[in-house]
Amino acid sequence: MATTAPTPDKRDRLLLLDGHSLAYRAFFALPVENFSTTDGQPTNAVYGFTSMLINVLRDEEPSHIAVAFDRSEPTFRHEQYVEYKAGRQKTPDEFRSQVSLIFEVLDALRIPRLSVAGFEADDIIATLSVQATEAGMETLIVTGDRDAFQLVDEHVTILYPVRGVSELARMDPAAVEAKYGVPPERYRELAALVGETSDNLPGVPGVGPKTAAKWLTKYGDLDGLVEHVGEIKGKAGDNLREHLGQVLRNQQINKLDCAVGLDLTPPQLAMGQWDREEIHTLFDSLQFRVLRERLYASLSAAEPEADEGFEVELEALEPGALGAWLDDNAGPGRRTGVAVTGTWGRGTGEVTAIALASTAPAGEGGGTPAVHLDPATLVEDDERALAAWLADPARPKALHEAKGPMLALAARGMDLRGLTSDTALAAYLALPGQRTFDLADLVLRYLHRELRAEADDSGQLTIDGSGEQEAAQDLAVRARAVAELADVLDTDLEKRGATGLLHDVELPLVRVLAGMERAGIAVDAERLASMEATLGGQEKEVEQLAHDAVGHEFKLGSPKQVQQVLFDELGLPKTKRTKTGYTTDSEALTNLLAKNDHPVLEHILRWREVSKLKSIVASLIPMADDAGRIHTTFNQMVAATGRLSSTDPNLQNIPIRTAEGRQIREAFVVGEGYESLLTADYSQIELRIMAHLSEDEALLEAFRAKADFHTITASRVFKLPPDQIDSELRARIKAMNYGLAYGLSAYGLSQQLRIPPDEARGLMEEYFEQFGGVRDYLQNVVAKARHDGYTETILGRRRYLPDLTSDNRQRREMAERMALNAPVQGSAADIVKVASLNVDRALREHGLSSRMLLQVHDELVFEVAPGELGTLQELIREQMAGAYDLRAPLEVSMGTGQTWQAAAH
DNA sequence: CCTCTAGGCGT
DNA sequence: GGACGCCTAGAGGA
Repeated sequence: MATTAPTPDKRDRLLLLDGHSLAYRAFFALPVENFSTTDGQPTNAVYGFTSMLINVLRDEEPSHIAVAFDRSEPTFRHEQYVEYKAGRQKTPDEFRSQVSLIFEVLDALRIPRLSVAGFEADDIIATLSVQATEAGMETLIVTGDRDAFQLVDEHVTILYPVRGVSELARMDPAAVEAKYGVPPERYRELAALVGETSDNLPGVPGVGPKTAAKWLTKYGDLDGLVEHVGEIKGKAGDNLREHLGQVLRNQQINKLDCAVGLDLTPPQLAMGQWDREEIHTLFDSLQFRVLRERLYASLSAAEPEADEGFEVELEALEPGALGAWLDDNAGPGRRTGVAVTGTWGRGTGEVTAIALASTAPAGEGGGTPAVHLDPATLVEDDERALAAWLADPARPKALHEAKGPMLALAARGMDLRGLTSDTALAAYLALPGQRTFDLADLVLRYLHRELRAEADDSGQLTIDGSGEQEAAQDLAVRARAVAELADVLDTDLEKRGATGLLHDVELPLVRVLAGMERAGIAVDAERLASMEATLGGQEKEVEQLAHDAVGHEFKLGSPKQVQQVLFDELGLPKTKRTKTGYTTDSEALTNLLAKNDHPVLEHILRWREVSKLKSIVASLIPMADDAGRIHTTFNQMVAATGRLSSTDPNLQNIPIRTAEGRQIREAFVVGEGYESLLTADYSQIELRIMAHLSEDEALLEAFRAKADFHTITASRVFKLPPDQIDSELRARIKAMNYGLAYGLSAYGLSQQLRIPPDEARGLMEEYFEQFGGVRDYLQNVVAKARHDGYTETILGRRRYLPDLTSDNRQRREMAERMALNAPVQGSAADIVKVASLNVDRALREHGLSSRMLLQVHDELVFEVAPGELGTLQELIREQMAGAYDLRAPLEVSMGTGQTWQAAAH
């Protein structure tokens, strides 16, 4: 459907939507509580509308499209009848704020939206449908307004939403007649008799669709009925005679105007090419993940944005010929794209196939040579050649998400070196807010091409009909696409000033992370098992106590049932609202407990603690491999600030705050062949970064003092000697210190410290009196981000924050807090990454067998090889403290022990 | 079956 | 009404 034929042919299909009526339907069909962004913008109407739109685009495949909207000005109908639509409820604010979002969606999809002063959307639709019929087009109208049924004929069909937004009834002439007992051209007359409450058009009392249809059928049409109005018997007949004027007026008013003056004619409404980038950004901001996927799934094939694929010439190599092929085709002068299939995770993996392809040589437009290999079937010479090539740092390579393949290759003893791009990582640095970096998506976005093979001139794909050949071709295409994408992303990153970050930090880190994942950390399985049993027993006991306290069973894990028990049955005071009710979180329950010591509160709180711990322990048990080690997966591209995350299992949130929680850390132990575990963490790294970035002399001085930082800052704020700072005063300033980097408000501080907001405000003022540089910095960082569109870390990692200029206060303030936090959290992430790289390098240079196992944001965990403790400590301290030269120098504290807990310090 | 929500763990 | 993550159980829609 890429081109618009100059004269529309019979298959041209125009889709017309009534924007307001559909959005309004969606607004009432979908609960606003379940459809709003995390910053509070309601999206139920946009969501429902967009969802209907996507479905109908998918199912009906229109060639032409437009969406009509009502205007707020009065229409010609108001002139005819001043009471028209009177008594309607004012549209809710929550609805109105969504109309402009619907406009944004339509604009991004390049769908024309039409509105004309003095006319309703239905009139525009009527006009276009008549014109479309004249132009020989078929018309589909999606509207929730029944008045449009008068337009139905053999060329015009209405899709009318029934039951919410997921189902559309197809109203063709037969369907209208079946439903209302009159053909579509009589529908208006029927509606005039019956009336339309929502338009404030009363009909004949006591006359519903059945009676109206009976009359119209009997007398042919409304004129016929009027002619014979004297013959109608009974109460209904009396009413009809009495309200006849009204009926005729209704019939005038509900007539749609088919001659509205419009700038565009149906043939000009051809479906346009939409911009993936724009859809990405918009759907991200609306948090429409699923809809975006659905849109792509249903439309990408029809989407003419990219009709070019990739040409590759897959070469069939004789056994033993790989080495020569690699010498000829795979570097060192040119970067090779590598695509791998297989499975990986939990620190290992298996390769099932590898494809190699580079970009086309300059001046040659054709396909590039590519190979497809199954490592399991390679002859010995080829396997050796492949291993040597993969391990050769002088042969530059690009992969998309290299860590998995790296693990899988390592499992067959193959080392992967010479990575000069990972296209997913590069895209992450360019677009750090994105959660997924699908290769096909990036190829479309950056190369404007489809991730598929291009048929050669003869029109034949080199496919022998077997799926195997096709899979090989696909993989080769991926390799080729990765090579090309890497080049484009290199240029993009250069513009963004992120080249160094990619090459010096993120790319080398892939290997280090893979190493940590491969190593894993040993656990004491028996200990975990006995903890699970104990905690399971306690969980049951506490559950019983809770049930006894209220006199019946209920699911303690169900917030809904807990709410019912606390607020409905026990009548406890209501807490803060959530989307679906009242919160039962531990803070709220603790507050309730202080006012009303109903025993069930205590049991619920206790049950939550115990069941949380039990579920953590239970989830760890099956994670251990045969050697008793747990291998997490580090994700390098999910956190918008640059941090790593850990999954499967997450080893970055193992409990530490409570004594019971810390027992779980006792189950993480030193592995066989090693002497102990060592943890090394940065002291107050975020505050030091804050001091560095703000260059606040007083804050820097507090760090130089080497005494307790919070006490020193408190002593300044309260103008008391340090020895007079009690724990209460220290706690206040500690909260203040840490809150700074999160965009803490006076209100937030007052909540946290449980002091009145005025007092919190006073505290902040006193603080900034002493540390004015911090205040200036914080104001500056937001202003600069607003101007530039992004924030930056010490290594130039950007975070883009378009919402800083949003008109929506909530979104803007959220973006401001992100702007405050991102440079601090992100710079800390930069430093820990550099430290991990430097420690790793130093370990190898010193020939140590000790190894790094985990990274927990500001902490590194090591396994110490026998006899290496002293050297290791020295090396770690030097590399970590020296990772970056801050104005408030980095400090490292370390501890060792047989367990993770014992290694705490 | 999948997706969302509430709640809770970490830095 | 304080940033960034991940995971689980329950609940509910397709």
